[in-house]
Amino acid sequence: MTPTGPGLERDLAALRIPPSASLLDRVVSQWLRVDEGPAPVFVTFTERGIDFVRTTASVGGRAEVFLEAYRRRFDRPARPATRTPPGLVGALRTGRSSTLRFDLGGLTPFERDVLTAALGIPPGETRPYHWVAREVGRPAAVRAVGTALGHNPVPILIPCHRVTRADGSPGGYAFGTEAKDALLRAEDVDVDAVAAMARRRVFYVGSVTTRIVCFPTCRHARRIADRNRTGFRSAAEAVAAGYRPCRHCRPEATAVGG
DNA sequence: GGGCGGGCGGGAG
DNA sequence: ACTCCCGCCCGCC
Repeated sequence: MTPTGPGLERDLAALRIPPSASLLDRVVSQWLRVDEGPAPVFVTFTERGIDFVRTTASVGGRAEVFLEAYRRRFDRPARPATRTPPGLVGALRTGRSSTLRFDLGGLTPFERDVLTAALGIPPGETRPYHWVAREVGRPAAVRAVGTALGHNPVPILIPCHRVTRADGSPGGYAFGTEAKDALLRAEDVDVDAVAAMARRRVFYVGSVTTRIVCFPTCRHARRIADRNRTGFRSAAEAVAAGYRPCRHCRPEATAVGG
């Protein structure tokens, strides 16, 4: 049998073995609340990494609601944290989580791949669901990407809110479309400009000087002077016009040299 | 421009 | 194992 939960301390006590902090760490998650950044969160973690996140707003600011959601998902209790995972506060402030350790053990390989792809989207930028599908090598699994993101156990930190519909509109979100929209605006994504472009059927932007094509929210696209900016309906259309995909936002698979 | 069917992974029988 | 069925979608009619 595997000792888990509150029974562990009791069992160890019966054996007259004092429970070591590191052993508890391996078995029982710690939880804490962090009020930083546009979306304060409750977080659980073990020594394996962060495994569960909810915005405080989504649980009405109540720790007990968060802990109940945690218990439902993992069938395990959590105890109050005695430390803060390294990098957590900074990640919430900056929107960059690349140094954080996550425990995604309960997920399928596909789900992990999808979350890893989402993790690579910088703050202030967005990518469509079909982009994620292509990044994980399953270009037709677009809707499955949405399903996988919907199961993201660590939202905010793995920024699934940066994955939008093909037209740049926010799309669905576990905490509601409005919350997703607000998160994007808090990161300075110009949601309204993207929507205005979409109305003109422009989903990609290029620079007539560099002849590079980007997603509209790409940090390089944002630097294109208006007089040099041109729009495309598809990446294929841009490529046909002699543009090459931006290496930062990868609006289309670049040919693999061999 | 809204509706509709195709597409896909995962979970419940 | 196989079959449904559902879901943060997409592009066409």
